Amino acid sequence: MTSEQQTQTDTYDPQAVERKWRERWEKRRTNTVDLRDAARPYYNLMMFPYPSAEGLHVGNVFAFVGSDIHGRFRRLQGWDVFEPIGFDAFGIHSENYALKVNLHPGKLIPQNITRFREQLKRSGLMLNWEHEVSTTDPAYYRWTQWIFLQLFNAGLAVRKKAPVNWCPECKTVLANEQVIDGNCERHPGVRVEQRFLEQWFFTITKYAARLLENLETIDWSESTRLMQRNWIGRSEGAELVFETPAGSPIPVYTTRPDTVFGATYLVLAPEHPLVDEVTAHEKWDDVNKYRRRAAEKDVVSRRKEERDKTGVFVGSYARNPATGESVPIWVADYVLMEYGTGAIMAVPAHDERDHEFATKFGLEIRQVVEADDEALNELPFSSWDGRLVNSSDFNGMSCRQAVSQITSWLAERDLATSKVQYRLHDWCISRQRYWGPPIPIIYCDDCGALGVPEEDLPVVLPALDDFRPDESGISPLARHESWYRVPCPSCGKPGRRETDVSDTFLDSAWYFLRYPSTEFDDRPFDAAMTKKWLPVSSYIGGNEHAVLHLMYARFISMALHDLGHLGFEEPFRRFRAHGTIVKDGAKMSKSRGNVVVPDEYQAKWGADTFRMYLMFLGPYLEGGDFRDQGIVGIRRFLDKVWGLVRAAGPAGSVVDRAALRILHQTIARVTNDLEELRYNTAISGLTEYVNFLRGSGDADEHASPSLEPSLLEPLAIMLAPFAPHFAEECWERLGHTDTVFEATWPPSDPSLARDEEIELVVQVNGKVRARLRVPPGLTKDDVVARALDDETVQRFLDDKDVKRSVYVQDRLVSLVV
RNA sequence: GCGACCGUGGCGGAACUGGUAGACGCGCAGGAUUUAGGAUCCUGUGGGGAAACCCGUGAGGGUUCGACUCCCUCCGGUCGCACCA
Repeated sequence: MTSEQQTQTDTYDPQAVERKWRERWEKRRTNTVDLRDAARPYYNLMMFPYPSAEGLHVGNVFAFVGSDIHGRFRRLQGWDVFEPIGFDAFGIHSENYALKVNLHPGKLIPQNITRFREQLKRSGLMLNWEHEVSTTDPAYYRWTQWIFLQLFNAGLAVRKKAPVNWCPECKTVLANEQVIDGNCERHPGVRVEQRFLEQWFFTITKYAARLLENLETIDWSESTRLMQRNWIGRSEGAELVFETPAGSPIPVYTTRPDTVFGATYLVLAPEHPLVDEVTAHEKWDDVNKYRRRAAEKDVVSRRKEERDKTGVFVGSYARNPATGESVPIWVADYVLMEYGTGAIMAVPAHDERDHEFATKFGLEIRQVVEADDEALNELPFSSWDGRLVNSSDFNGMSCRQAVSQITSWLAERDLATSKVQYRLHDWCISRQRYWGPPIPIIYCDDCGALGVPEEDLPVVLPALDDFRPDESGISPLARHESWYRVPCPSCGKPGRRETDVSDTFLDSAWYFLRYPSTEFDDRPFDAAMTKKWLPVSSYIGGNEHAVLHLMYARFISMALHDLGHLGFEEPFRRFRAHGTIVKDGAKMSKSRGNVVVPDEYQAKWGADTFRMYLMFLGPYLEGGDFRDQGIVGIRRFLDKVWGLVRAAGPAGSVVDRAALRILHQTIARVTNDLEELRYNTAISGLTEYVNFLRGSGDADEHASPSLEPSLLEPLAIMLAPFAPHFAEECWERLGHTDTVFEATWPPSDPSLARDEEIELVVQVNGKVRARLRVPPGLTKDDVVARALDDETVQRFLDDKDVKRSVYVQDRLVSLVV
């Protein structure tokens, strides 16, 4: 065989290389880690997928690959990396799809999971398949139910009748977060209704303050923390009491107690319990009619065009605690029962909404703040920078001062208390659906609601053919008497199981606790394992889960911590939100028909090229538009590396000083970029290094130069997180028999990386006029002297005196004339 | 409406705490090789100009020796929240 023929047959064949290493990794268990004996545990977590029928799309692959690169990088740095995966397979998503294709989710989900597994394995992820979990596995949801019981026993799971969002299409209750502009998030255009149902709630509001405070202590993407902060929505103010002549006093919450002298009327939410009490007889019909109409709307939001202020006067008055005046009481749906006390004092001069309402119904508008900024003084305005007017003894006082003064003045008569209010609501976990873990509660006429004894867990979801939800608002499980009829665990009399299942977000609020402990079937998470591996070292996922999933997971960890089950409050030490891959400017979705699947790209180019290409597309933390125009560039790059590796010379020759310098500069750059998840620029760094190597040495035009292996080994290692199969093959060809992932990440030596000569820019009056090649470390005087020597510089100085000069070490000198 | 982020060549994108704008890649042009095509390799590639130079980071202003970067106003886009008192 001639050398030319050999060259032709020994080109890079991604499919062959990837098959070889996939098999080898599996056989050698390269991707597993000894959970018990690991010396430097590093828990690298990625958000587990919901196994849809469509399979993984490139957005998923983008997310997983970015996390995988991080895990592989940490492993090369000497950590014992645990990178598990699982499937979040309960929930409305799966159930609705199952109904649509008329196949039981219990049959459908395993099929989907099988496909997901194949796709994930094909993507070259360092996943540890020995610790896979599926939320639909009774061995898993047994512990989901256990967690419910722990919260129930601690009084953190309560049953209350509450207005809930009801989607007539899903035929179930929705969390507030699932209502978008008054419509169901899954059914755009379908109005969400309000229903009053008995529901199970986790009292996450008890944790509002801690959930907020702890945000300062964790290393998370700032955007995610901000969203959580807004979601928790802390505000400071006071609760003021408006007494009524007829009956109970009405407490209101306000952030502006300083404006109480301008409170000219009071508004109650339609659902407010005191409405009946304050309504005058002659207004009874009006008020009830209004309340009935309001109840038909959903709780969360109303469309913009429906935001016209409506309301009705109840026919009675309350006493303004500051002025002593009688102010009319109204009922209006612009006041929400869920926030504050469900009642407000209206200050139409300084609140836009109150002003609109007062104008419409002809109520008094009294200015009590004069803004410092004259331009603001047109009513209504709301400003903290102003002084009180029309406020008796408090006239002239600044708003901020008046807040505390007025609050304590009223407090002396028990008419005010300072109060911190949160926007966060309790978490409704009841779902009147089939495809979820049954809530482990048994009702008994004598004993009430009792938790299922722990030894009876799991409460297995029965395999029903008839699981379709109906109009009744009752779970499909409630149609199956043989399932829900059970004796009371306390007295033994006939009891009845809870027939609602729990929210999918509960399944995913603790899955990361399960991964290290999958081998234990007698406990949810083993104490020693948990201590060793948690909190999670790095969590990477989409910002679409910035509020719900991440908030719930934090809450569950915090609650389990307080109950003595966990040694930490915050489950994720570090969280980074990756960007979103969109297609033609829109999120990929089946309905838009813009879903791109990875399979064909992986088949054509190989997983490694595809991985690298996705990471090269743009900043990992920002995402971008998917297009495939540039993928060939990555392939060309790998071909070049392949050529260099094939042509590698024997070890032991002297390495060029310049090559060594570029190598160490590259190592420093790539290491830095990987730390910060800047994968696109890390790849650029590697490309520049390879371009340099190809131009050095003894190469003629068509052949790669024969290089010292010590210049290529670090390259193979740095490439390994991005293109793992490819890097393994290179590593082997460079004479190694073990996996490249047992190698050590190359250290960068600053003394070797230092430049011998640098380019120094000379500016005259701020414009670049010359570039000098000089050794680094010159003094300012020296540099200025050299700059003045330069011909072009002289021309622009034009014999004028240098008035000032600025020198930035080894970068630039700026002369001002 | 409120909050956050973003706007740089034909395209994706670089530019660390204010210090050489356009790294790296795609595309394109010219050349080499090839019977041809493809592949590969070399060179060039923000705009204007023969050149010296001039102009350029959404628009306008400001701070500075120096601004993609900081400040103000506006325009455009993405995301989150949205009658939260």
